[in-house]
Amino acid sequence: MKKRARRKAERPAEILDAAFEEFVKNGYAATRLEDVAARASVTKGTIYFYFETKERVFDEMVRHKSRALFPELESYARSLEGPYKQRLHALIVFVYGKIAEDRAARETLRFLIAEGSRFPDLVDRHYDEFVEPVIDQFKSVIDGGIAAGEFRASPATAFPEIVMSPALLLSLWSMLFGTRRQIDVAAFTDASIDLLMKGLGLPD
Amino acid sequence: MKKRARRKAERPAEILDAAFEEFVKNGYAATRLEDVAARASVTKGTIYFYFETKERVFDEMVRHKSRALFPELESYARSLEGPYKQRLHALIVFVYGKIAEDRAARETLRFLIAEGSRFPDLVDRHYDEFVEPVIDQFKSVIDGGIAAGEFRASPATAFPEIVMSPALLLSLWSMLFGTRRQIDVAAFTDASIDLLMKGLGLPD
Amino acid sequence: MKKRARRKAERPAEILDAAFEEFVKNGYAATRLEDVAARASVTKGTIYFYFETKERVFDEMVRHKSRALFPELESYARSLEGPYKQRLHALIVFVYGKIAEDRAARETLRFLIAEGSRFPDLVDRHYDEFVEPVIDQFKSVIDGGIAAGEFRASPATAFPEIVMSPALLLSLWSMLFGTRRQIDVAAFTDASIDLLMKGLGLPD
Amino acid sequence: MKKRARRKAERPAEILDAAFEEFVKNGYAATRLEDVAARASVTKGTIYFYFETKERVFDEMVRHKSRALFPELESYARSLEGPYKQRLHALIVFVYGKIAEDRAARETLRFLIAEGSRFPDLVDRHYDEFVEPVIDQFKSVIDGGIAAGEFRASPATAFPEIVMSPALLLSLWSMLFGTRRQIDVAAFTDASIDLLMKGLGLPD
DNA sequence: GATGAATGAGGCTTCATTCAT
DNA sequence: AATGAATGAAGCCTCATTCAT
Repeated sequence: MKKRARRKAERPAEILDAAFEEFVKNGYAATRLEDVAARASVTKGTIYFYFETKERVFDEMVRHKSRALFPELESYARSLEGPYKQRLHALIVFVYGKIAEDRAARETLRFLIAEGSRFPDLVDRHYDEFVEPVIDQFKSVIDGGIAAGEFRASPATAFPEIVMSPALLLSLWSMLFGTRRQIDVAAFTDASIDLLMKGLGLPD
Repeated sequence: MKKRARRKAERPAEILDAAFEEFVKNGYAATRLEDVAARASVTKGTIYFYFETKERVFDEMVRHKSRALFPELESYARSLEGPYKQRLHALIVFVYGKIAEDRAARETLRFLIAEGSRFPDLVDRHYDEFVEPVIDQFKSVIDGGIAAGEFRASPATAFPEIVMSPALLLSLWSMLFGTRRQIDVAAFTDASIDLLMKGLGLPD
Repeated sequence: MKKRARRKAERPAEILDAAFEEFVKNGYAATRLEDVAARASVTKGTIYFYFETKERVFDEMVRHKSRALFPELESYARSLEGPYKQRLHALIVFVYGKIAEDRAARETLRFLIAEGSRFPDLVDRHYDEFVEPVIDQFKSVIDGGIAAGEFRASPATAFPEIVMSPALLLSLWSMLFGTRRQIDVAAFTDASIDLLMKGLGLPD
Repeated sequence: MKKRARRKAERPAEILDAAFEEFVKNGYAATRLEDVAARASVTKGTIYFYFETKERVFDEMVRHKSRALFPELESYARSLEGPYKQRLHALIVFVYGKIAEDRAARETLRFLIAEGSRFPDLVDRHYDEFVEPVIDQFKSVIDGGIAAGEFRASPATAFPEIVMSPALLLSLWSMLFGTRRQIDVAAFTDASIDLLMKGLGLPD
């Protein structure tokens, strides 16, 4: 039986998943590795067998959790066809779905904001791997749309990240005020798309 | 001499200002009251004379720092005149200036995101005092603009907070990536206004 | 009452004295600061109020304990008069008394041997403050004796430290085999002096 | 092939040799069995196959390393002929060579001093196997020399171990101050012999 | 025989909090 | 009011030891 070997191969991921939950619940500093261990059904020592320090657990946990975030972004973007308005619409829906609805994505954002100064490498990495590629895709579609005469060349096209801003608002809102006043994600997304399309588009 | 008395009266504020700097630098958990004391040129014991616990220091520090944020919002909003597009423009400029450029505002936002779950009252209070009033002002201008025929009734008008989203992006961007890639605040604000105006406005 | 202040001034020395006993009993690594604290009738935290780390406790303990070792060496050496044989005799008795009989001196030697590689500064300091000055005094008396025609110029006079060697043997012997076979310190000292005097002296 | 079997037979010695190096480097407590294992190119588990505990590893390592120290002492001593001064001279050279120059001997001495109280059996064993036999040989030669009229009956002859003391000084000196000020072993040995011969000998 | 994943007791260190002065 | 010495709970991390494979 490969029971032992199988367990071993899975241990790190199990620990990182447990760490995610605990860090989400308490933040970096207030999380005890002992609790992470208990949640992963191992002992403290086991964590240190796989990770050097608490910082490393956190760091690798964030990497682990954001690994699956946008693997298909480029292929998805490449698959887009038809009018640029339609492409942009599809891309926004695709990205907003991740940002606003995916729990791991939302909490990763919170981690970056809360602990970014302690983990500058993490911030760099996320900028390079997620922020910049996403912005580049938006930029590419918008520029294409301008070239095709579907969008107007406006000041906003110099800031393609602006397209992301409603998603960011949504994400932060659910973090902070989700329990107080829920925002209807679908309606908000629709509203954002409407606003952005009008804002970027040519006058009718 | 009132010097002594004046100093005494100023102590709490001095402590909270020192606390702000330390909490900004290290986050809630990693900040030592001893360092706060040193920065405020008092001793630990003095802090405990004015504040019951570290949590209270943090809580009151956030209140103290956000007190000055929007005292004039309502009077400013009431003073707005002329076409609604112009009013909205002015309001956006007014609010963006606070959100995106004011250090205390930016760090308060970070505190809420990072420590919000430990300080739910703080979140509630900020929602009631800042988020809701600001959104209400925007809502009021937008609704006025629709009634006046200056804006179209669009899905976005159901989410007046959407007007804030570029400012939020700007604020978070400077938190996270400010050292990596700076965004030109003025140009970004102009671009956002352009986008929002077109997005909300009637077709030409 | 200065009770508190008085205690405070004495605390560090009390802690270092307690540390000496514990480190003697268990060695550096096997000593728990908690036991040091208990012996000093304080708590662990108090030790850290006065000393940064366990290493510092050890380091300062050794300094503290060896401080009183040879304060009078130079004045004693200067006070020596009469024939050089007599001076050397007196100096040997003086130094052997310290090295072989003083518990703090013996244990300091053990600390240097056992933990020297972890505390190179300590070794340096003891070389400069104790070893070299003592050797210099011996060298000065021996050279004086040669000039005065009391001692012969022999190969051994190039190694004045050799005069210390019986004392060293005595010290190590009592460390290691003291419980097994005791050496009569007075008789051994006399024997050493006899040997050294004959060894350094002119043939009768 | 006996390769496998030979390796197996050599494992324990390889482990003890590795242990020697690590214990020398860090002392007993600060040495990790994991590092010993790595140096011996085995895993931790293997060490526990051959030795019950860390203490046993240390204990057997010291025995292993000091085994080869004086196997020929008695036969060498028996082979000595001629005048007793010459015999003593030869014996001193023989023993000093071991004590002062052999690394294993020097480090064993350090182990005994540093960890003796944790390993009293080790101290006993070394006393019985090395210290006493060596002293006995010196005693025998000195007593013979006195009977033969070559040495004078002096207080020092009651302490034959005194003959070892310069070697001890040399050994400790190289442990502690070897990197700071080297002592010329040959010259020091010559000086010691000169001193001892004069000290023990009859007046010319 | 050998491996190395897993355990868990134990020690160093930190720091919010207290309180005698 | 203010001080700062003292406390002690709590958490990170180490590593000797075990044992399933």
